[in-house]
Amino acid sequence: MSLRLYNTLTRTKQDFVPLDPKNVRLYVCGPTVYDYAHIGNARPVIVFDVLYRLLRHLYGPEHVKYVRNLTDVDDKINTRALRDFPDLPLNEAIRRVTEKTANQFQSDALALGCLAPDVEPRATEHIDGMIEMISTLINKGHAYVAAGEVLFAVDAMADYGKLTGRKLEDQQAGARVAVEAHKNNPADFVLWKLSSADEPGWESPWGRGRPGWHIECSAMSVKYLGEVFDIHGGGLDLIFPHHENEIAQSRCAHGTKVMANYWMHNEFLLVEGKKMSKSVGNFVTISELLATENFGGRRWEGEVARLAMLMTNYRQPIDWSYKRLDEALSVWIHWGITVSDLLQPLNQVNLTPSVVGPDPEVVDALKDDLNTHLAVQKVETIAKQLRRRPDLYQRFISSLQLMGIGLGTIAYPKSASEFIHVDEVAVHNLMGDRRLARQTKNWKESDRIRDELADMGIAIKDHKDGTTTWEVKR
RNA sequence: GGCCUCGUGGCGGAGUGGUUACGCAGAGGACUGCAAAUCCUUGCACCCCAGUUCGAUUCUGGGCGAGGCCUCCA
Repeated sequence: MSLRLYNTLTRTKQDFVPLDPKNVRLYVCGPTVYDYAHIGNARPVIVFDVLYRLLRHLYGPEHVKYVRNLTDVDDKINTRALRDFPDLPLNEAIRRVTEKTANQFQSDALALGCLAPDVEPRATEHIDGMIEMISTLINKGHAYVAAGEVLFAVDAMADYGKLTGRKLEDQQAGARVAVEAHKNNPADFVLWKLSSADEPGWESPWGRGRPGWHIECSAMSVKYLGEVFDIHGGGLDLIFPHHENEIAQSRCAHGTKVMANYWMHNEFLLVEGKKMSKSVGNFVTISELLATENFGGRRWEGEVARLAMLMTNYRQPIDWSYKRLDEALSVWIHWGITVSDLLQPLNQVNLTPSVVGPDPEVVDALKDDLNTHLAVQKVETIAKQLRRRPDLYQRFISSLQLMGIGLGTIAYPKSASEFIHVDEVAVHNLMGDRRLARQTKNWKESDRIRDELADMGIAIKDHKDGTTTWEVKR
């Protein structure tokens, strides 16, 4: 079975054929670093991390290149810098904002089990490439200078709007596009704009200014992936105008028929049926979710948040709720308990794997346009067999790894007990007392001790052979 | 107004032109001193209306409903 991906360009699932199997190239639009990322922003990060892992599995880790940019020049950043650091010079204030936010984003991504991309380029380090590209566009007649801006001329491109499937004349009908006198066509977009003294700027043939949003990704993708590459990903809302304009810039600058062969877009996270967004204010940040008890009254492990995300196909909206997280948590705990039982020295089971590598059915599910939900269920099937087939342990763990799902501390009761400061001596004494009570069939006392242990956060199991084990209650 | 996506049982969520996954929750049972864990069994669905068809949840058309984009946005 070959890898199949839904391509926004054709609106169909297609077999994935890389340009070069020895160099499979993926570009994903990263965050604009002006504020903490919310859990909705995490969806593409997780989804494309799964794709990255899958491609590495299929083509070999050394044959896949994943680029995810950081947009660190943007008017929102300037605004934030002026608000948060009014006393600092602008450049310094901006640096503080972007550095802090970028670091937070990277640690959030890590906590959610994502591998670092091969390259994480910053826009501010690629201004030269953007200027060069804009010059090319002007020289080729695809861009013009007007009122201190360099604008892309959509009329000079025959098939502008191909990705969106919309015609220029259609969207002008009832659109809220401000008609600006200096634009040849209202849909023309900014490649470069002049900066005032209190705005960040770089010297260019058109004066001191800063790049438009879209040119950043065109310049960075060509530098690291070439004029044409395999997959370009991002959120659904980037299709228009961002990706449409990226395509326009890159194709016109390089004279190519396509920019990327496959365009993939993830759906949104919803809150009460509506898109989670900063402007509406119905969002929860990743760090809030993982480090505070503000959502659902508890801290959520990154692994659980990731699992909750992967329970739904990336092209379906997800209603982000406490209930969903709770469901992911119970599945995750179930796996963890199964594994920790398996690893207990008491069990003495033979863990010698008869099979290594991920389960073929899990791989197949992922190869079908990242059917992560089905993949999770296949893993669940293995988890069920695990008690009878401990030799599947390696396959189970590999399958989870392919999706980037770790079992955290849950599979290792010892570290968990350290975490909640279990008084192991007291537990042992109580277990001994209870054993005596049970031997004399003093059930009342036995149950009382069980309750006492439960109050300490300890759950116990009586086994058929007369032994009793305990673990930290989750 | 234009464009796009979606509508499956209490919830989550696959899939299919005919025999209707699966998980969670629910019910019943086995095991257990009682529990827990585990195992077994089980109820519950394909938005509406036409059409194509021997037969549609699955295809076509229409309707209704939901969401997104057209402006910064994952």
